[in-house]
Amino acid sequence: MTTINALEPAVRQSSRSRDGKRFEAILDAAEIVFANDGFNGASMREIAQRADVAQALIHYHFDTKEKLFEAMTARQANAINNARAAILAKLVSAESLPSLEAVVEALFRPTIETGKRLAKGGGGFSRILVSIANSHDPRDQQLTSRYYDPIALKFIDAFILIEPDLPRKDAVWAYMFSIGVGMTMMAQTGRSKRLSGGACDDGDIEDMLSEIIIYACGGIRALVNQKREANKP
Amino acid sequence: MTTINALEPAVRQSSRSRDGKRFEAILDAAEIVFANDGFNGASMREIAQRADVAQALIHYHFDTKEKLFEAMTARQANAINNARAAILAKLVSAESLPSLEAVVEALFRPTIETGKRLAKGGGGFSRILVSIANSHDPRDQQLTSRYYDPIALKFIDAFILIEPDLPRKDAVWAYMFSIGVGMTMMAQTGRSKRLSGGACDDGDIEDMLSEIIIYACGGIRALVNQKREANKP
DNA sequence: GTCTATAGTTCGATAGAC
DNA sequence: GTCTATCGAACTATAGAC
Repeated sequence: MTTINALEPAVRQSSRSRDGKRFEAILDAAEIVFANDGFNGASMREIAQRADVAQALIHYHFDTKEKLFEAMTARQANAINNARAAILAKLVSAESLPSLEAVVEALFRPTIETGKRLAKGGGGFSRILVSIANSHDPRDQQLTSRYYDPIALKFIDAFILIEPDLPRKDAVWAYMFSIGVGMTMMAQTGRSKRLSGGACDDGDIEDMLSEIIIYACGGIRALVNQKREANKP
Repeated sequence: MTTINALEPAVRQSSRSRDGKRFEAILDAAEIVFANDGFNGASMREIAQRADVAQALIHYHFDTKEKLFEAMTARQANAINNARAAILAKLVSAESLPSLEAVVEALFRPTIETGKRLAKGGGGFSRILVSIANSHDPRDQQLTSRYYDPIALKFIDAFILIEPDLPRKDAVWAYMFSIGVGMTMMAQTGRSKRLSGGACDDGDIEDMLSEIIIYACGGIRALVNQKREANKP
């Protein structure tokens, strides 16, 4: 309580109620609209309309479209990655080594579960995730780096813990490729249904997830075996 | 120099030279700009500027932005898929069955080779492909369906030819997941370099391709083995 | 906090001369 | 075919009342 100092700058920012009904409604609306139309295709007008607020209110809370996009991403990415980290920590701290299958499931399940929250015709946020992960835009790459690289490193470590013969370089490839496999599930384009005449439904999460785990673990083990044989003189 | 007749309607359309220097320059420019900024982020102004033509000329040749996007996609997709079909036909018509590795290589190599043509800092068209393949936009899904579904079915057939124990449903999943793995290569975001401290360079096509073939074949064979065991009573 | 109204920009597309 | 010039619509962001 010193008396003299001139400015109290940060106060106005922190006194904004960030947990109001409208605040969350805007984030929810943003998630749906960004998922449907992408960052450039989405408009602040449509987000405001869907959230049932004035467009200016979005700017009051989030300033720019870009910052709104980051706030929406941060909210879901944190939820997803906290869940992933918790499952993974439990797995690697258990008495016996976890199975590769369990780790791969920990990699994907929280993303689908969280993505279901607002899902209308197919997981909202997980579709945004796919476009962020594949983008060349510095905005998106920075989001990936900030919100997803730390947890990625933990999964890479887990791969190596389970398969000590896997060189770190190949563990990184294993991670990248597995994420690629997961994209199939997260994008939910409906293509598998078209190609299979209906047999493969990318809306049936549990069916697809079990197939993905088989495929990804097979892929990772193939990398392990290849290196193992290469080291046999 | 006939004097009287009023209109000569249909001629103007069909006499358009579709192979002129400027016509191709527009498609080349569109490829670069769409790759960098996405469909919604790209502007006709920037494409015109990069092609060094007037904006109106693009509309003269391609009418709308959407049709320009399709024309650009068609040009490269046809080149890629003709190459893929040729390699695949040769493989399956040979005396002995091809290896799974050879088929998977046929799946990916033409995309990278063709993508290299205009590549500046990383494969132009292959990046567009990634966003088309993961999009929910009807425009993109129609392009996938028109230009990529037919060849996809051929590769699925080849999987089954090589692995007769693989049910069609799982062959479709195998295809979808393998395409997902390939996305990692085509997106070229540079993330693997970040996660590996430089060891994994997604710009080194040959290195990445050899790792992808190992991983994808391992994944496909895991699906085969899983079904084989499930059928053993 | 939340609104209405609008400023200022950029975009896709077209008209019309050459 | 190719250009210049421009229209009308849509967008992000802000000003200012309550």
